[in-house]
Parts: sequence; structure tokens; C-alpha cells
Amino acid sequence: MRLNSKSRYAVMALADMASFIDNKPVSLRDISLRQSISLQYLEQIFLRLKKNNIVKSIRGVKGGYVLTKDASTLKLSEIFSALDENVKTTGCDNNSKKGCNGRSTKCITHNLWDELDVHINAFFENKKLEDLIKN
Amino acid sequence: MRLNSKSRYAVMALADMASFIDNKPVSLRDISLRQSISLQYLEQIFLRLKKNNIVKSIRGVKGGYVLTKDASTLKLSEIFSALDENVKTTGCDNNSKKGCNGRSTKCITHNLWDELDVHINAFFENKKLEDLIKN
DNA sequence: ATATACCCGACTAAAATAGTCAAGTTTACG
DNA sequence: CGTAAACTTGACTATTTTAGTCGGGTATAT
Repeated sequence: MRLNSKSRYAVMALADMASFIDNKPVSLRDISLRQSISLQYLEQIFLRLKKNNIVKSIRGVKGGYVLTKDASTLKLSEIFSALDENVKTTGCDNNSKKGCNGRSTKCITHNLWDELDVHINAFFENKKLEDLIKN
Repeated sequence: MRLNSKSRYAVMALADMASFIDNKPVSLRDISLRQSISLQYLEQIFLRLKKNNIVKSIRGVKGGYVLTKDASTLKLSEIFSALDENVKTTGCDNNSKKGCNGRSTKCITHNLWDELDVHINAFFENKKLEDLIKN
């Protein structure tokens, strides 16, 4: 059970941004250097973050990105959902016509996976970006 | 963030076994039919379960597998670790000489991923196989 | 004997992952 | 005004992982 690197890098990059109090735009180039993440990969990630209103961009020289919310209110769950990192640990699907494992009925473990998803989501719901930089 | 099908099938198959009270051996063929899981894939899975002492095998006609423990004491975490489904959500590694993201220091989000792993593991530690079949 | 059922290594198609590449557009600043 | 810094975007790709299959075993109850 692994988290993908896009999500991980997103959290790293946003935590990096949040650790500067002044709200001057932060360039991806700087984040790239400080966090050892490929610039072009960051571009992909920030495109998604921007589309989901987690950051806004300022173009041109001295431009960069700024957080749209305060780090104390930005939930990690928002970041993950921006990157389509949906916590859906199995293919068991309530909504499809077919049930679990291609059958018409719920599989024996169906409720378990639902509970697991809820459990993990709760973790991300309760964590704020600020929690990462307080230490 | 997805769970792999080996782990999911393992839990399904063991829950299937546990739902029969008599401790007669259950053949993989029967599990395969009841749970719609490929017989040969089940063989792979049960090899691991056997090596990790979660089931024992009885060969020959009327053979099959039986649980080595009671369903009320078998933790899901044991099943997952048998399948090398280690809950290690990121590559951030405490033990390697290199730190996170190939650097010498802990990355800014390192503690977060540790907490996440602990959070998920706790879920599997507290769930017993019996919990799945009680409903 | 023989059918049933476990045993086990090797292989593979398809999907996901983790990026790179290339070609832009916008804007601050000298 | 020119230019460099920085964002924008779509397409592409090598590698790895996943989710199995294939095929040839071995053990044993009847």
C-alpha cells in the first residue's frame, strides 16, 4: 500500500511554501532546489493544485505560487483530492452495477474496505498543513 | 492509494474458510468457485499464508487448508505481513543511510508518513478475521 | 491406480508510475 | 523595448508493478 510520489511531493512542496511566513510568491525553481524534486514534475503537480484552488500563480519575473488559504486551515485531504489521490483502497465498488470481484452481490470483505477507506480519510481530514511545519 | 489484489483475496479467502465452523479442510477449488478467484492465483497466495503459519495444508484427496489459529485471534495485520503487504506508504526510509528523497536529512514531511503508517497499521492490528464474518 | 488437491518456479500482458521533452505565454525590470 | 525569469500545457516514454497464467511437478485417500 503505497502513496504515489505526486501526492507526496505536493505535500512536501506546500509545506516548503508554508514555512515562509511572508506571502511573497515562491518559485517552483526554488522549491525544486530545496526539496530535490524535478522542476518539470513540480510544474505538473502545481497545475493540479492551481486548478483545485489550493495555490494561485503569479506569472513573470519574481513570480511564483502562493497559498490561497492559511496553512492552519488547509487540510491534507484537500491536497490529496486535488491530485486524484482518492483513498479507495480496493476495486470493491458500491455504485457500479457489478458488485465486488465482478459479482452481483457484495463480497464478504466489502464492509472492511469501506471502513479502511474511512479510517485513512479521517487521518487526512484531521491533519492541517500547519501541523507539518510546527516542529 | 490502493491495496493489492493478493492481500484482498487473501482476506476474502480466509474469511470464506472461517465462515465454516467445522474444521474440515477447505480446498482451494471450493474457495475459487465461491469467491470468484482464480485457482492458480489462490495457490500463490496460500503458499505465502502457509509459509507464515496462518494456514496449514492437508494434501491428497479431501485435502485442503485449515486455519492454524482461531478466527477470533487472527489479526488482519498478520495476513498482510504474510503477503509482504507492508504498510509503508512512502519511500522515506529511516534505516537507509540516505534520507528521504535521496538526501542526507529527513524530509520535511517525514514524520507525517510515519504517522500515517502507524495509523493504518493500527487499523489492521485491531481487526480480527472473526470481525468480518460476524455480520 | 488414479483422481484430487497441494506445490512452485517461470513467464507475461497490461496498467500505473514517475518522470522527461518540447514548445509555448506572461510579465518585471533594466 | 528586450530579455530573462517564471508559469502553462500537451505529449511522450522508460521502468516498475500488478495481476495474473502456464506448466510441470508431488502427496495421499480411496
